[in-house]
Amino acid sequence: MSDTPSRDFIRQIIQDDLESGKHDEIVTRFPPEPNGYLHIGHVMSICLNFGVAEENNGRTFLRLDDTNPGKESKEYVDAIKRDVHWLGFDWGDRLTHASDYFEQLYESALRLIELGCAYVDSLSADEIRDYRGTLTEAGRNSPYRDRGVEENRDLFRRMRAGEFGDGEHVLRAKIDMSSPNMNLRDPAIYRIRHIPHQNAGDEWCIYPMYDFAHGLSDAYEHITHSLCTLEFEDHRPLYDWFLDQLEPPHRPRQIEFSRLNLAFTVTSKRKLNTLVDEGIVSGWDDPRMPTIAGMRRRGYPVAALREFVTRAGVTKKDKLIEMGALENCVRETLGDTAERRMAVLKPLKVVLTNYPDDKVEMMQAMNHPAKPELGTREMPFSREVWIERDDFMEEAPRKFFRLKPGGEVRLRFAYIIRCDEVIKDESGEVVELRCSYDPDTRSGTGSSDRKVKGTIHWVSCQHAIDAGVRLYDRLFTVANPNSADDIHAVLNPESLQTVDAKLEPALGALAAGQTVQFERLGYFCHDELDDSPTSRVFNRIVTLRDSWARLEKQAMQQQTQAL
RNA sequence: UGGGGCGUAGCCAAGCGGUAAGGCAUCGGGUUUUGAUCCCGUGUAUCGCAGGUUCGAAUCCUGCCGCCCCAGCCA
Repeated sequence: MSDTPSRDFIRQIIQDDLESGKHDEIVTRFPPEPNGYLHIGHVMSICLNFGVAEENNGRTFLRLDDTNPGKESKEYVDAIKRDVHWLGFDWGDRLTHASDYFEQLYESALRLIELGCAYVDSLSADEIRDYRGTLTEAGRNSPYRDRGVEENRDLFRRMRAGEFGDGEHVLRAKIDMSSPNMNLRDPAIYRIRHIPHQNAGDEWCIYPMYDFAHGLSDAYEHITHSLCTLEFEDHRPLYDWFLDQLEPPHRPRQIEFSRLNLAFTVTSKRKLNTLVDEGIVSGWDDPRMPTIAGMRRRGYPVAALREFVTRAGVTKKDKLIEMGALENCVRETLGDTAERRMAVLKPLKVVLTNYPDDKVEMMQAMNHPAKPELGTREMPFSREVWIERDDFMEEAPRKFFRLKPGGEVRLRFAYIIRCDEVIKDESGEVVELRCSYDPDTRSGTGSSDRKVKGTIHWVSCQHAIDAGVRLYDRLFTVANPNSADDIHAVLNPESLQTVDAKLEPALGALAAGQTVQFERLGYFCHDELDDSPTSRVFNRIVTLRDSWARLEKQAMQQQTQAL
């Protein structure tokens, strides 16, 4: 009813900050660690950070949070840039790295030492864990906690100079070993790592930890609102503590929101890695993957992804959103934009016994039923055509209004045909249908307004193009595989099925990467990678809604319940 | 058993002391040469539970319950 759409809590805060004059420009950042590919959860964060800035004429940084060399790589950096860009966002000259600030960060650490707020600890990792205490017991101070400023400074400089091996020392913030918030029990802020860095090369052998680097990087970039997910909520006191000690001229504010989980898929980096490493999928861009690269290759349109995360909303409540919600967004945008074509996925031959052997007619087919401006194309029609195996039933239920023995059906944009004879092989399988066509029912002519209950799609046999079509289904059999201990146990063995399909000739001209609707079947994308001149490959993006399939399923369920 | 969050319909989500928006899904019906689209219609929501304050509570207070996160020299 109201004409002002309600704002989510983050946009409200931002509006308040603008109105109160706290800020006159909004600056945000999207800060992925380049240690993996971006996925559907990141789409949410990207759209939020870039969106909120755009709406307020602000700016957004794409910052690669590369403070942990060894896990990070250029491959991931490139993929991240490609994916964010594909989603339609532009960071201009604001592409940065946490590693761009290593020198400033080092100076800030030195400053912390001088303030008596940080010390070099020489305990081992195991000992530090011991000293930290537990969730219910306070920790104990390290014996090195009271080292003097001079000694700390000297040790830290020598850490940087490479005088020590990995793990020999660590720089820690001096906060409170008995804090109920574990993050405040003297967290490590610098560790020694003699390993090359994807951006900084061999320049450093000490690297800052996330908590130290992140808030300061935000401050350096004049970020006003640092938006992150809920698991960082109890890091906020630490985020603020560093800012309190170091008092940078610009002070960012961290705000947390809940991450977006999609049912029947995983977004945990570890599980995604398993899928790729073990070859369960073909790679990070396998069309079944919830990665941006995967969804792009699957053929999901950008507009659909953006609409989806907008509908999901920004809140602090844990979400597990139905796959159907995403698929529906995909259908909505493709339904408007995709041109229609015909393809037969599981072919069954129909011979029109009363159609001349050598005759070929060109049928006019609309490219979009609701958009005449998209024009028409010609579909060759001849004596032998392929129809969908599922569009014929020898013993059909009453409500099945497709082809059955003695029954009539319209071949879309062509003639009404009647099934006269069913040909089977030795095993009893139906291999061919003998039908007759009614010459007076050609679309747009004669008494073609004669009604039959069903209309099915078809492809002329002698003109058909062969193609491999991949039919995708969800990767997992349970709604929340993210929380499964072993993903192997919940994998859907039928997540990929490949069929040999017959395409109408016009599909031969479809460029790779292009998307069409195969009438009555779904939306399909001409695969960019596996396609070749000799073998054409299409990926099924999503099926059409299918109320017949739903009825069938319901009937099946009622039957099994009755048993 | 410590700390930090979160609980409004199957899934999301508005609501900010005045009597429960909206979307998706579902279920009816209409149109249709895609069983698609489109169009109409459709919800008995103990607002997690129990008390309290108030003329009036999803909104304020108290207690309880449930779920998520935290003990990396990961982010």
